[in-house]
This record gives sequence, C-alpha cells and structure tokens, in this order.
Amino acid sequence: MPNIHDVARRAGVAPITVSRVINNSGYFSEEIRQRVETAIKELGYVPNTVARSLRSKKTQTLALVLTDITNPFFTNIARGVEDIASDAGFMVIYCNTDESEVEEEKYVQMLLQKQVDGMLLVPARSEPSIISKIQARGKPVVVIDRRIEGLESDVVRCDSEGGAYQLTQLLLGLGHRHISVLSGPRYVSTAADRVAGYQRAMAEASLSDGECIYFGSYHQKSGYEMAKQALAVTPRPTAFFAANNFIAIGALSALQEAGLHVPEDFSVVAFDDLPPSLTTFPFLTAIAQPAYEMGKRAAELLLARLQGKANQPYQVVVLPTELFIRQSTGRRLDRK
Amino acid sequence: MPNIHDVARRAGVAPITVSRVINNSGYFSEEIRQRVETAIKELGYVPNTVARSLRSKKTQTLALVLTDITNPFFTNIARGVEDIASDAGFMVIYCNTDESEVEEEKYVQMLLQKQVDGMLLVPARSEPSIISKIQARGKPVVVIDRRIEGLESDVVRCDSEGGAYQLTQLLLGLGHRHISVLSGPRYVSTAADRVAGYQRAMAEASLSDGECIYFGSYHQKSGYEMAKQALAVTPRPTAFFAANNFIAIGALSALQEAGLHVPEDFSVVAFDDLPPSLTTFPFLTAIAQPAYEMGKRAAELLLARLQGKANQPYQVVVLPTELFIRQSTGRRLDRK
DNA sequence: TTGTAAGCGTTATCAC
DNA sequence: GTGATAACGCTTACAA
Repeated sequence: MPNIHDVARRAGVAPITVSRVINNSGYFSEEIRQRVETAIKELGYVPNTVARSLRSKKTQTLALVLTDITNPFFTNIARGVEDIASDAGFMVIYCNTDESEVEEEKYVQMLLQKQVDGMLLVPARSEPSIISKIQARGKPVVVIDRRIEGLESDVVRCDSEGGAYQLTQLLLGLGHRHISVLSGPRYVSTAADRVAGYQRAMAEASLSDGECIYFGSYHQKSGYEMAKQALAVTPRPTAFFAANNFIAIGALSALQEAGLHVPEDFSVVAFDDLPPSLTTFPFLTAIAQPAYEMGKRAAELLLARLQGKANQPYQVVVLPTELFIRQSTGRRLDRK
Repeated sequence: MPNIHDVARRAGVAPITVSRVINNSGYFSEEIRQRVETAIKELGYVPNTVARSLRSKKTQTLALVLTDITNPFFTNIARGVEDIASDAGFMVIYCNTDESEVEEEKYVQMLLQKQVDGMLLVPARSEPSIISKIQARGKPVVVIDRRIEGLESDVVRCDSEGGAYQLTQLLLGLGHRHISVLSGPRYVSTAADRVAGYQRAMAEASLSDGECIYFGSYHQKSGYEMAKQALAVTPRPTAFFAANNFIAIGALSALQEAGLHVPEDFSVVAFDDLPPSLTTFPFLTAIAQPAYEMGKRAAELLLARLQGKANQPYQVVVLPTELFIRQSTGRRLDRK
C-alpha cells in the first residue's frame, strides 16, 4: 500500500505538502493541489489514520459502553450517539458489559489503550471509581442513564424516581392497594430510584410496601421469576410495576401462565416503552424515555468537550419522560 | 502520560524488555517481570495501542457496517459479532448506512483509513464494487444477510427465497388467493429474493401475482403506505406478506385504520420475527432468522481469516430459518 | 535472557 | 508557499 512518501515522490513535492493538501491546512497553490490529487488517485493512496493519530494524539473515535445493545432503549441511545458522532467525523466503538463491573473495567482499560478521544458510559454500578479513572487520564466521559453519587461529570438521564412515582400514582388512582415492584439490580441507580418513586407514592397514600419489592435483573427471565414470586404472596397483589420493558414482558408471561388476564384480573405498568416500530398492538401502560435524544445529547456534550469546551462546568441533563396509558392498566378497580 | 521508556528507565531495563513483559512474548526472567510490573503500577502506565498498531500493522479492531442498528434483527447480529470479537480481544466499530450507498462508501473509506483488521458488512446494494474495493486492499470482509451476484467472498445469510416460499404456501393453504407482497428496496437482494419466493409459490398454484407486488423500504412507514395502496386495489387482497418486521407493523396499523381485523378479516405473515423479549403477546406468523447466530458465525469466519486462514476458499453459510405460526394467519378461509 | 537500532506513516516545528 | 527534520510510542530484526 502506498504511503505519503510515494504520493509526494509522484507529485514531485515533499510529504508535508501532501499532508497539507489532504488536510486542507496551511498554504499551497492550486497547481500543487492538482498534482497531489492526481498522484493520490493514480496510486490509490489511502491516508493512514493510525500514524496520524500517533502524531496528533487524536483518534477521532468515541466509545459507547453500555449494558446490552439488545435492549431497544440502549439501541436507540446508540443510534443517537452514532448519528451525531458520524456527522462530526467520529467513529464509535461499542461495548456490552451485561451489568458486569469486571467487563466494564476490562473494556475501559482497552479503550484507554486505544486512545479513544472520549467515552459515553452507562455505568454498571453506582460507584464513581471507573469514571474517575477515565477522567484522571484526561479523557472526557459522559455518564448516560444512571446517577452516580459523589461524582462530578457530564450526565444525561431521565428522572427515574419521578416517572416511577407517576406510574405508581396511576395504579393507586385506579384503586390498586397491593402493588408489587419488579425492579432491576439493587445497586443500579435506575433500579433503586424507581423503587424510591414507588415508595414515595405508597407512603403518600399511607400504604405499606412491606413485602412487595423485588430486585432482580433487567431481563425477561428475571421479570418472569420475580412475578412468580410476587404472585405467591398473600394477599396477592393486583398490579405490577415493572422497572423496565424486559421485566414487563417476563411478568406478562408469568401472569398468563397463572391464568390471570391483563387488564381484567391484573394491571401492569412499565418503565420504558417499547418502540412503536416494534409493537404489533400497543398494550403496555408505560413511561417512555427519549432514548434517541439521550444518545444525541450525550454525544453532543462529549463533542463539545473535545472541541475546546474542556473546562466548562459539568452539565447534568435530565430529560422529560412521557406517560402512555394503554390497555394493560384497564379501568378502575371495584372497591372491596 | 508515561510511556514505555519511562517504565523501562524506572525498572532499569530496555524498552523492548517492557514490551516483552506486556505482551508476554520472547524470553525474560521472573525477576524482570516483577520489576517491570512494579514500575508499570507505580507509574500508572497504559500501553498505547495506536503506536503498537502503527508498527505491527494490526489494530485489533473490526468494523460492522449495517443498515440500521435500530432493527432488532441487526441488533442481534451486532450482539453476536461483539460477543465473539470481544472474546478474541477485538473491539468493534459500528456504522449505520440506512441503505445509502453514499454513506456506505463514506464509512468504508474511513474504516480503511483507520486500518481496521476486517469488516462485516450488510451491503446497501447487490453490487460487488464496494466489497471488491475492500478486498483489493487486502482486508477480509464477510458479507452478512445479503447476496451479491458475481462476488467471491465469505457470506453468512439465510434463505430468503425459501422462507418466502414457505410463508406464501402457508397463506395459499389457508385458502388465500389474493396475497399482496409488501417488500423492501428493489435492489436489495433480500427484498428481491422474498418476492421471488412468493412468485414461485404463486406460480405453482397457477395464480397470477399481477398487481400485487410492492417495493418500498424496510420501515414501518413504508409498510403502512404500501398496505394502504394494496388495500385500494380491486379485488382487495385477503392477506399480506410483509418482507420484514417493520413493514409488518406498519401494515398492521394500515389494516387497523381500514377497520379490518386480523385474523378475522385479513391475514398477515412476516419475514423476520420479533424477539420474544420484546413481544407482549406473540401475534405475527413469521419466519425467524437466527440473527445472533448469524453475527456470531460471521465474526468467527472473519477472525479465522485473520488468524492465518487467509487463503482458504471462501465460505457461504446459509443458516436455517424457522416458521412460527401464530394468530395473525387465523383459520382456513371459507372457499367462496 | 537482554539489549541496540531502525522504522512504522504521519505531522509539528522551524527554516527557507 | 514549500520543504527538511525530528518526533509520536511502539515493535521488528538483529546482536550480544
């Protein structure tokens, strides 16, 4: 493969001149541009970004570290990130941690070695060390989706506590008194915050939330298992609050298996809507987060840091959620 | 940030010795390993992969170029790719082309500049030039999901023609005679092959497919619009064959809007199933492709090429699909 | 088992 | 406007 020297020789100029033409930087005459461009074409020259990065200390590469690209919420974040990054001439490396701190640590280490210019990260745990580590190496990070106590950084997320409060209030308004929360991993802020929102609503209604809180993982299987457990409790709950879309789907199959019909016999609400493009018939009452917008905003924040705004104060962007009331909550319960 | 020289100085060895310890290559004594590792820790040294890549001509990076990560079919391919790549110590850059040749060309160019070790590509068009270009630069490529006439390369895909034939036969067996195909972009092989499978089944049943074939894009909106058009034709069709999941969803809303109930008044089948983790209640009769497996196999093929099997004959892997018969096709039509 | 020297392909710096 | 030179941080090839 030809390099910049080969092009220079063919065009009868110095390598640095070729570099100037390629990058459209510094001064050169129109005639030189012609000669260089011709030589590039004739040789089929492709600039080597690796060499350029070594010299310039910039890779034009961002990393997106999330838990599972398979979840449409994260998929849409990814798409938002990529669209913005791509427009700015950046490429994106993505990594799935499956909520594992070990994987997260491994990926971050690799990404630092790769000299990515910045990272967008959905942290596996609510503990600041991994982020601090990245910041300590002078790389900007934007934390997506989750809260980390005691950490200064750019953040883009939604209000989990508030959304959960809204969903719980909706159920309470429909007359439900025994509501089980099927939540995600205990140490993930969204899972904890969604429980907290539920608890606030329950407390305001002077109801106990005694045995009704389950922590699991943000997966269908876990939703199924938590629902099974919850249904075995006496008195049996009349509604579920699923802390994400996958959990809701799992809970629905548990309900079906138990012969309970939604919404006739049971109500279900979920945090995270299913994208309309994937829903045969919208059914679940849900709080929707603007995932694509979250990815976009996060990428914009990161790029701003890379484009000189390195020393501005950190921004915490909390985007609004939207409540969609659908069939899974049905009508008001008859008071017993 | 410290570099390999700093570590070498601190450990009292030569840079190359540090390199050997880091990469666990060549010979060095246990004592040297200790000294080097201590120095690395004390300095917080992180190896610079960019410099390493420049020298070794390997970036340990793959690229996944697909049309839209937002489609769960591709999301699962991506996940399969990433899992395999990650196990082998490779990172993955992903790019969305939205079926645009221009975007595809732009991305491939950037990826070549970035010196990725190999590419996995869902080509935007059934035309070999972009792939040949990558091959010409000595980079291995695996073509995913689509056929390209007259191209020698590794390929992982499913049998679109056969799956479409199966779905059409199912509809014919239920008594449908007026079946409209709502397909994807005319010049994408999967869209064309799915139409071909439909045509074969129709021809075998001695039925005409005159005005019943629509080409659009693989999106919900296009599905909606094609369905609208198809429903305006006399005699009105009694069934749709949607060439992908998004089109099916769009078609369902058009049917709902037209006051037609599925499956009572109308049947719908789709190529591409919706992942169970995203389906509140499975409803669509569909051909499912093993997307995750496709991504996995494709990544394995690519890695094999990178690990010395560069000159083996190209492999074309055609994975089996699975038919799920659900409610959207209902019962046998009463013969008129 | 360890080290020296050169070079990977660019660009920053300074000179002309 | 254009070019010579060094340097980015590492590893290959060779030497000791």
